[in-house]
Amino acid sequence: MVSDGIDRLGFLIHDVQRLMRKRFEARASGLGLSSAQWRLLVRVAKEAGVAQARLAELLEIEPISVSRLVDRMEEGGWIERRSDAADRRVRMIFPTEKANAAYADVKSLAGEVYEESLSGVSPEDRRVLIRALDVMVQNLTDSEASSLEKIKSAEGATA
Amino acid sequence: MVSDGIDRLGFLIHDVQRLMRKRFEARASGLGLSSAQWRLLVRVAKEAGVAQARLAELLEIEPISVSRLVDRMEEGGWIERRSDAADRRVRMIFPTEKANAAYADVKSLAGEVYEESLSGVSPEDRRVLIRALDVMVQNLTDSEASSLEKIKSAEGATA
DNA sequence: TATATATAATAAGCGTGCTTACTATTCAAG
DNA sequence: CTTGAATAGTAAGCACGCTTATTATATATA
Repeated sequence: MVSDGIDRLGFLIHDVQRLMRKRFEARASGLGLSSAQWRLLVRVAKEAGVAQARLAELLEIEPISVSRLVDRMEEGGWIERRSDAADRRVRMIFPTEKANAAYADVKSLAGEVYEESLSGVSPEDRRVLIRALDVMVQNLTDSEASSLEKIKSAEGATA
Repeated sequence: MVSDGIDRLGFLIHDVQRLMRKRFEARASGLGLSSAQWRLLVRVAKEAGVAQARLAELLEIEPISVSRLVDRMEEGGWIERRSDAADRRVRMIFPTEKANAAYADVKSLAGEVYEESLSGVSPEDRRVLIRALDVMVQNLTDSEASSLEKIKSAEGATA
């Protein structure tokens, strides 16, 4: 009965995340990028000039975490803070040339790590895996926001 | 666009891990246990008197991380350090009564979080998910160990 | 206008992981 | 016994997440 291993779910997710991050960082260390920095870089590369508050939303981390991450990345020459003339509270984040140059490398490194980790997993199982993880993120995000019981009756809300 | 989403694998794993940890910690905060502490507690509950170095192996974290984790848990009254008369370098770790009492609660909390996160995922897909994660841990551990060629004493299966 | 609220970013400080370097102890040669 | 290597644990300091509180600016309202 324990053969389904659901009771190990937390350990498994934790281990996979840690091992993937570790391996990625080992590969990307030559570039001087951590995985947190690379995640932020991807967003900035796709949306130059994005505000820090928006980055916090996209990355689903707290604004203060973005602030200190951006500190280190600015120091490392990966991104640039510029003031928004229209709203002086805002710092717009731009990738540097160095960042744009590293973007492709970093994406390919990630692809390698994904492929290695999925070695021996069939295409069908990969699809199931991704779908299950998507559902989990949804489940865990949903009731976090509402903090009350589910029952949204499907398409009810804004989405 | 037949995007299977493999390119999002790292983001997904990262998000699921973070959200599960967050939710678990929200539930277990009443007990005063973080998820790292609960992981250690499970090991100590199953193997009272275990040495810190062995815990580092089991949890796959560095000895220094165990050291500071144990510091805080000892302070919180969860575990007890005792010297090993046979080898005075060793500190044996024992669970306190408080820890043993909390063990069942904590396991049930984890089960709740697992169940919530898997809501809407079929039993078959759950099996595929667990199997895929197992393979990923194996893949990511293997070549790491091959380059370091270590870790092979009394491996898993003990659970 | 004046006041109140909301938002963007940051500061301070903690938990948990890491690397590097250290002490204390054990064990293996010599 | 003495020297030296290996092992167990810890200290210091960093990265990255968090909570809570503060500052500066923008916006809504009396």
